[in-house]
Parts: sequence; structure tokens; C-alpha cells
Amino acid sequence: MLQVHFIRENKETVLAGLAKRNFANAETIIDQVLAADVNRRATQVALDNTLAESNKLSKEIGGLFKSGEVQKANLLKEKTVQLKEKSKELAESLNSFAEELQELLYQIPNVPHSTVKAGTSEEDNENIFNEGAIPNLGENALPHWELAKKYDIIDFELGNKITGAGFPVYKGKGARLQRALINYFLDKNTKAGYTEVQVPHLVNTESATATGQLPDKDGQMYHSTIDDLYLIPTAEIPITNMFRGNLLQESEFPITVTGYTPCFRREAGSYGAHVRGLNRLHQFDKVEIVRIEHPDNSYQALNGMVEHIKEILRELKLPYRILRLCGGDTGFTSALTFDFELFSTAQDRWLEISSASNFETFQANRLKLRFKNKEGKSELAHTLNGSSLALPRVLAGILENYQTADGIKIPDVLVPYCGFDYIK
RNA sequence: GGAGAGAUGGCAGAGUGGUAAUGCAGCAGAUUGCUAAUCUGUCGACCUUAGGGUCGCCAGGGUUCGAGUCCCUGUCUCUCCGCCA
Repeated sequence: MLQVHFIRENKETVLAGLAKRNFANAETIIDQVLAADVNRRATQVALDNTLAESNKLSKEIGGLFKSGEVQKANLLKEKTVQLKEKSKELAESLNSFAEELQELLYQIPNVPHSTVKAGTSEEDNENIFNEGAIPNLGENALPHWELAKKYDIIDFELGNKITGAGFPVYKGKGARLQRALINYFLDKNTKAGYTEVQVPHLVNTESATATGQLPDKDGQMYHSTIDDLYLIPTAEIPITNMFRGNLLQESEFPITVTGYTPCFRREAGSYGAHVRGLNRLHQFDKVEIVRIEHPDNSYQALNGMVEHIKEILRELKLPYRILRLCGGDTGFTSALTFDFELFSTAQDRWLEISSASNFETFQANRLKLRFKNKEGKSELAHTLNGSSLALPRVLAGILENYQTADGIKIPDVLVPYCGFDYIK
């Protein structure tokens, strides 16, 4: 959520930013925000003045009672009754202006960073980095869902029986490889200074709202209505909300946390060949990194996250590219997002495996996550997160890119974690 | 699930109807021959900035001229019991 005073003081910047996202009716909604803001403030001033008068009278009445001047006191009492009615009306209208303002602000996405290009869809994303050799697999290369069946390591039908589509069962060396990846990722992250946590997999409405999944992505999360809890679509929610409402000292920066969780997504509206196999699941595993940063350092921190993820992919020897998302493809809450995609040779397409974003103060505003700055004032912190990494597509990439006539070769760096070097 | 206790500023912790003590931490300044001590101010949010004003003691209502304090509803935490991995 953008801060009202930021919009008030930087209207043109906000409009230019929203234009890069192709955000419809930006001007209209910004004007509505500004109007609601003016109304809210004017009403608050009127209310404050009424209450001030009322408070003053109450003090006088107190004094009169003490000195025994009951008649005078009763006269003043009548006056306060009128003031009370007036302030009640003003309070109600203040509330409705504040609510209106809040609802409008919830609809406005973050202002993209200056380096973000305008664009409407993934077609407009900028490819800014490529690394890793694309293997030559020959004509008999199989997509991962065939390999999974051939070596009996992932059972999609079994998942269908137990739950439904998009809930695979990993078996034998498939399960072991999955666990190896989780451990490997967590080890890499903790070695880079991230503190490992295990967090709840269900969150309340407040948490989901603070990181921006609600109200924007309502319907994408599984919702346990009886307890009003949501299954997490990403560890970003519980981990970032660990710090909700906190007032930090500058010396506490940077805060760096990593955690492994399953992620649950309804993926309503997804269909077709692109959702085959592991490409799009309702439940998948992911290791996440989250940073809370001083505003002056957040972009440097984002670059650090990108370098960190690069190193992991380098070690796994997987061919990948980095995209800087265009305005239209950047998430609602993000100011700048880099997507990592690995190349699946057998499918001949790029698969998104990580997304690293700087949210600046957008989440912090809802989280009320602040720090004391050098002037002793409270200031919003910056929040960032990235996947390091999402499991299923990395698994798909390994199965497909490492397939040989003798079976699936395990990347060297994972062999100690797996305890085997081939899946045959 | 049953019973009891509780929720106050960044933290700790007073305050049972008259308008939020105190300590620690933070920030600013003063002073002193010195890794520090001492003193002063500041130290929640919003509005307005010339003063100021308003709100704020878990949330939402109510009583009252006036509520941290009294009443109602809800949420959460702790203790004990029950159930259970």
C-alpha cells in the first residue's frame, strides 16, 4: 500500500509509474484518493476542534463542582451535550472517509522502480543475463513426466487418487532427491548468513493482508473457512509477518531469514500443456529468502540476492536466464522483480524457478514495520524476498537436462545430499 | 473443552473516575582530559505548523460533564485441569 502523503507529494511520479504497468484509470483513482484525503483531513480538523471545546468545558465543570457551584456546572453540561452530538456525527463521517481512502489505496499497486520498462505482458520482459550451457540431448530426450514414470520416482496418478490433480507423490529416489534439494538450498542460504526458520503453514487474514495477498489475490489461496485461516501460497507471508508491527533499531539491519515450506495455490484458471507434470502444481515445495533492509541499502541487497541465486544455479550447472520484469508483469506489491528461468531442454521452454523482488515500503506500510532513523523518527523499512529456490521446476530441469542413456545423472553438488549419483 | 488471572509507549513497569508516574534503551544538546560519567531536553500516532490541537493504555460498543480506571461483547496470552501427538 502506498502512503497517502507520498501520493499527495508525488502525484506525477505515481501516475508515470502506474502507466508503466498499464494500470487502468490511474488518474481517476489517484484523484479520488486525493479528494478522500482532503475530506478526511478537513473532517479531522473539525472534529478535533469540537473535541477541544468539549474537553475545555469538562475541565471547567470539574472545577465548578469542586468549588460547589453546582448550578453553573449544570448549565455548562447542557452545552457539552450538543457538542457531543456534533462530534459523533463528525467521527462517523471521518470514519467513512478513512474507509473510502483505505479501499482506494488497496487497489493501487506499487510504483515500479525507474529501471522497469513499460509493458503489458511477459512478452515485454527484458532478458538481462544468460548463463550455463544448454546440453545436446539428441532426439530421444524425454520430458520430465515421462522420465518420472520411467524411473518410478514421481506418481501423478497416485496423487490424483489421494487428493486431485496437482498433488504429486514423490517416491524412492525422487523423494530423496527432493529432500536433498531442500537441504542443499537451506545450507547455501544459511552459509550466506540467512537465519533458518520453520514457520506455520496456515496464516490469518491480517498476515495475508499485510504482505498483499489479500484482498488482491483472494481466491488464489486455499481458505479454511471454519477457522478463517489460509494455506500459504509462499513462505513470504509467515516469514515477513514475523516482523509485523515491529519498531527496529538501525543497528538491527539487515534482517535475513530463510525457510522451507510447502506452498499451496489454487491456480484457478490455469490449464493446458503448460501445466503438465511438475510445471504447475497445487502443492509444491519452496525455500524462500526474506530480507528486511534500510531503505538506503535495499537495492544493493536485491542485487546481493540475485548474485546468491546465480551461484546456486551455477553449482547445479543448469542453463538459466534472468529477466527484469516489465511494468505489466511485475507483481502488485513489487517495485522491481527479477525472474530466474531455467531452460528445459526436453520441453524446449523456459521455466520460472525464482523471483526476487524489492517491495520497498509497500508491504512495510501494511505491516507497520518501521525503524528509528537517525533523527529518532519512525520510518518504514524495506522488505524483499526471493525464492531460493522453488523445487518442482528445478527438479524437472534436473531430470530433463541430466538425462543420459544410463539414467538420470545427479548434479555433483547434490550427490553428498542424495547418497547416490544416478537414478536408474 | 472446563476454571482462574491478565493485556499500558521500543522494552520493563506504576496508576480503581479529574485527563498516562518511573526506569532502561534511542535521539539531540551541554559539560568534563580522555573507550566513560553527569546534567538538560526529546522520546506513540494524526492534523496544523505561529502557537497549538486531537487521538492513543488489546479490539469494538456503552455509562459519565469527564474513563487506563466502571459496564457489555469479542480477540489474544499465561496458569491449573481434561483430551491428545
